[in-house]
Amino acid sequence: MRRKESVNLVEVAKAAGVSKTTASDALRNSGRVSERTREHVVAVANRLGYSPNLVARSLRSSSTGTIGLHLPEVLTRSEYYMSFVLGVVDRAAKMDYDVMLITAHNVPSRRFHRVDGVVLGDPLETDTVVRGLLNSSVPVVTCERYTGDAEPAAVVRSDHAGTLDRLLDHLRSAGARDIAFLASSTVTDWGRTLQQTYLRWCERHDMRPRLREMAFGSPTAVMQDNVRALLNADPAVDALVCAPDGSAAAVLPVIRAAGRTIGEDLLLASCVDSTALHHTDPPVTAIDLRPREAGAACAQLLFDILSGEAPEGTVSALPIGLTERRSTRG
Amino acid sequence: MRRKESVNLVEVAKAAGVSKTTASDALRNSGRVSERTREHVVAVANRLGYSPNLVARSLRSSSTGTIGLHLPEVLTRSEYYMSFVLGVVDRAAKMDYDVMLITAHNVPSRRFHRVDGVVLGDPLETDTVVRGLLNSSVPVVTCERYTGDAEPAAVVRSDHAGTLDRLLDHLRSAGARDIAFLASSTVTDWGRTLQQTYLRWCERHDMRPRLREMAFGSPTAVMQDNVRALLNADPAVDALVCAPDGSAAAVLPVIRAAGRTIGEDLLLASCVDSTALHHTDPPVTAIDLRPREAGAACAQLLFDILSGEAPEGTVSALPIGLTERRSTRG
DNA sequence: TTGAAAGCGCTAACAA
DNA sequence: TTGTTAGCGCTTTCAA
Repeated sequence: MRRKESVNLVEVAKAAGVSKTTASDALRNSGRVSERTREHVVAVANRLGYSPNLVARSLRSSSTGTIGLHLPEVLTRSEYYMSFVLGVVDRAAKMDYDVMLITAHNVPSRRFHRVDGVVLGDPLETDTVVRGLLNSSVPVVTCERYTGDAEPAAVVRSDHAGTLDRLLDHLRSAGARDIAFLASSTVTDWGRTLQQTYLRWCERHDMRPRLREMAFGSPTAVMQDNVRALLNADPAVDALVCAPDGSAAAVLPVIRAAGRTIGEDLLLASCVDSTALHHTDPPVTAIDLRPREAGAACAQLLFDILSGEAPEGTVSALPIGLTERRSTRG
Repeated sequence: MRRKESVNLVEVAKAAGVSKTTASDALRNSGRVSERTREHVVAVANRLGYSPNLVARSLRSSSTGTIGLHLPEVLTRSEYYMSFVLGVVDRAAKMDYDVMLITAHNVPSRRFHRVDGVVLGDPLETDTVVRGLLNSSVPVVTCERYTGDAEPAAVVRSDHAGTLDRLLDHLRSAGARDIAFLASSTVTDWGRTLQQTYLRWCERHDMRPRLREMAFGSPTAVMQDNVRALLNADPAVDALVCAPDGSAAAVLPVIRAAGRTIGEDLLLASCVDSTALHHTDPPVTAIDLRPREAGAACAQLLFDILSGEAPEGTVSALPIGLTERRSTRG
């Protein structure tokens, strides 16, 4: 469209009376030109309103200054992923990188020339974009392990098993003797780890497991139906741990409708914290996954891989925490 | 790094025994080559694992297949913006476009060569990125008007004034006679419109306005302090409308602590709906801003501007709605 | 310290 | 229907 609206390097060079090489070096501060010419060229460039064509630069230098980011399709509305994205963007901006959101439409077979590397948040085994990216030759960092059979360049992990154990111990010491678990699907490493941890904990403590699994991205009505059914079927249940993001908040009305009092005859906890859980009555105990830090850690690890500072196969640990609130005081 | 790992057009052309133009045309389905050669070239390309270098393509065709997206820095955690982003990404993907998140670090003075156009969600007057983008020569579509003095190519708007009027009327007919307003800053068109609408409505109905303004992105503690102070100072207040995203949910504990019963002696409503407000006790009446549709509408309008189907200066209306819940039954 | 020339991988204009 | 040639705007040799 607007042809020739922007001035290019040659024009700057001409106006400054130097070669295009010198102009390029001056503007990139390569340390090759004298201070005097550098200042001169920069002044001319500013006067002409020059901005470098990053596409041309990418083509020549074969590095794009951009990282890709892909998240599960089904996330719908989730504070966790929003914070995760912000963490990635924030760290990328610090390194002077842009972030491109990658969707299903155009992942090529071998090389994704538009980005220098990719961050995958909670890669689903079933996601074709994830598979495409892992099979392409661009470096990939995942948040949580990929449970399929391709290897990312590096992984950021958290100790979900240990933290859920702590949560279950906490419930037990608050008096719970029959803890139910609203589980997330095993299609992610996170969901799978939580299920296993719950089942093993029950075994160790001689507690009969009461687990209901929900598909990733289930609508709230389904979560509510499950909990309603669960409370009806097993009136002895005196604590409930909710894994899917948003499920703890969503089932509050159902629990109230069942005549239970949260924090007293039914302890409630969530595997994903959110601001909503701060303000409920009572506030709900939750695992703090520190999504913003997770995003930043993934981006940083990707940059370390790209620069060679971190070797392929690096697994980096992200600490997470348990925030106890009134819903589990017992 | 991995030099020569990916095969390029010349190699495909050579292997297929055609010129690189023909190969290019065959792979892009330009309709210039015979069906026979097209199939042959495509087969060879697949066999070699060819994927086109989009950077080179962009440089040559001077269109990037990417749109930019910029949101206010202060959004912190917000379901509204998450949905907005999904709307943009979704529509972009349908048009075979990628979405790049634009942050403060690298907005140039004249031309942002990496994107074909930009969507701005709720542009803040004070945001330097917004100003830079609006002054650059790339087409910009904003969600809500920009209150500064530059003109975007097009705007998507909603009838916030009309909808807030409806909400206030609804409160009045539910018995409210003294409606307070927790306002958002006037730094966005949305915040400004809501304040004006509230004040005019009060005037028309001979009601003394009780307005407290919060800075964009205020922490929940500040919101809570404001409402606590408001309820103390004006015990006659029998309804509260909360503008800032998340504030209605955040002030619930404060209202309870003040001994008020929501939906009975204090009606509560929010100017931004969210899933959290569905599940509170009682559920909270809210304006549904339809963020996902807003994002999609912005992206679509940008594509229409780019293709010339929509003229510069287009203002497109997005319908929004009011969802009445138990918090305002009166 | 600077300049000239080559070329990143592709598409568009011009020929055949 | 196909091939040849010329760049897109930049960075990077290689030479001076």
